[in-house]
Amino acid sequence: MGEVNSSTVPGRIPAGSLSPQLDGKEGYVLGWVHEVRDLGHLIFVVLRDGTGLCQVSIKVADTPEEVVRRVRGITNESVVKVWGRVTREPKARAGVEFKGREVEVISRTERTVPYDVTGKVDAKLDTRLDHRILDLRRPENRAIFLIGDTVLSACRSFLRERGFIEVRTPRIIATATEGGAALFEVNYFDRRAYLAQSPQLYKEELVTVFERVFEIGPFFRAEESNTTVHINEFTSIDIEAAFADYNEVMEVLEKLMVHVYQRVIDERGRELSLLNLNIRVPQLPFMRVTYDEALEYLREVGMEKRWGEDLSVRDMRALTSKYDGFYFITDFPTVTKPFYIKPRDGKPEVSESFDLVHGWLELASGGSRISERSLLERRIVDSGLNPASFQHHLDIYDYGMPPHAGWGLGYERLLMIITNRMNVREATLFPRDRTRLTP
RNA sequence: GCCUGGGUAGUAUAGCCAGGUCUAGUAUCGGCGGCUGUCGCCCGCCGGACCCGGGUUCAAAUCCCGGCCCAGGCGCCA
Repeated sequence: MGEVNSSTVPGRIPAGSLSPQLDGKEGYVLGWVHEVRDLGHLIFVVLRDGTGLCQVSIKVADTPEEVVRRVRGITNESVVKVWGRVTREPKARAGVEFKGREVEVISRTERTVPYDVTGKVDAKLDTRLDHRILDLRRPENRAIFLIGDTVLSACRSFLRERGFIEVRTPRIIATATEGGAALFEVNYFDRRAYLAQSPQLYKEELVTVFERVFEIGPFFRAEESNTTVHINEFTSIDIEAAFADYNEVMEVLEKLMVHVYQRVIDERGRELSLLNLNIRVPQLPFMRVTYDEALEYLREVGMEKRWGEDLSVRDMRALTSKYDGFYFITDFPTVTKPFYIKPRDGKPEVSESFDLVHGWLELASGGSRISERSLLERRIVDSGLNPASFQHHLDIYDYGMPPHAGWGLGYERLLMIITNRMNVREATLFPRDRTRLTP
């Protein structure tokens, strides 16, 4: 409380809070030295903290010699505390600045900063990732992950409101969960174990307990991919719902996208404009394109495909000339999908499956699941996997398994799309890829 | 894993095709000095680099071979 007091009692003033309305407020600012402009009798220090940037000005004539010497010795990215007063100042571009009186250097940068935080000189993504913490200090890069914070928060609140329970499943597992993607091996007390590639089987089992569950967490794929959209440790937003089919969970997903965009627009206006983004809430419902329709279009543009083949990146790029923004591709051939996806009753070569696509990029994948043990066992065998290694999972199906459906959504890819980044690594704090294991 | 293009100061680039004039240019950065309103401040001086290994040649940053690494595209995959 006490708006009156806060302007008279000295205390910390967030850099991002400076405005001409705070004219005369005494206190101190704390943060990192973004840059220094020394004009001789007047020194400007641009200071950056968790809330933004502010300009500190120091008049040499009005400042003790010792303090001036300290300011002249400041290096970029040092942490400093400056006492002074917020002052309305028409000569400052922001219309306000912080007149500094006394300066304390809390932590001095002793070496040349290996990366330009102010952005005056470009750096390659690889260099930026080598110095990721410095890179993240750039306001533009911070903004990406502030938006990411809202995305995660929006997903949690949206799903919880709809009765989904947040769960955590193991990252360390004994056997391959899905086949498909390659797994990383870990040594588990002299036994062989693996890092989970998805929560798939666990979340299916958990619908027999909670009916609706979701999980947001890291998963691992040992694929030697070398693209702008694959990383080996990624964050999956997964849901699974009992007594639902793929159409119902598709609806949850598209409504979630609308909710996420709305929350980002509502809460992150500052970050969006910093990134020059003008995003709009997507229109419902998203277009549903069946696999057969996609094939038909590809045939029209001279890219004929055999039915049963998966869609390639080239195919997906071709589809962007007809389908824009978010859309679903549905009803994939059963052979292109993992064993747990449900084949259509009466037409088992087609599966009750879908991908959520934005442009040419796959963001999410889901479907109705098999809920009958004998069929699941048969599909495991058909997929070239050994049913014996799924014994625990299969046994669950003997004790009351409802029909269910779900999906998994790639968080970094979604953030990449929202923030219009060209490389998923830019939407990952510390990306892990084929060659990068540090920092 | 494949194809194409790359690797020059801390960072980003010029130079390479047409080998010598490169003691390797520029910006930023760091150091020093100057400057009263900057906001990519400005001005002067100084500092700092040819990815690694082999080869061709009188001479290699420049040409050739191998390796490592990077970007984009593709594959795998989500």
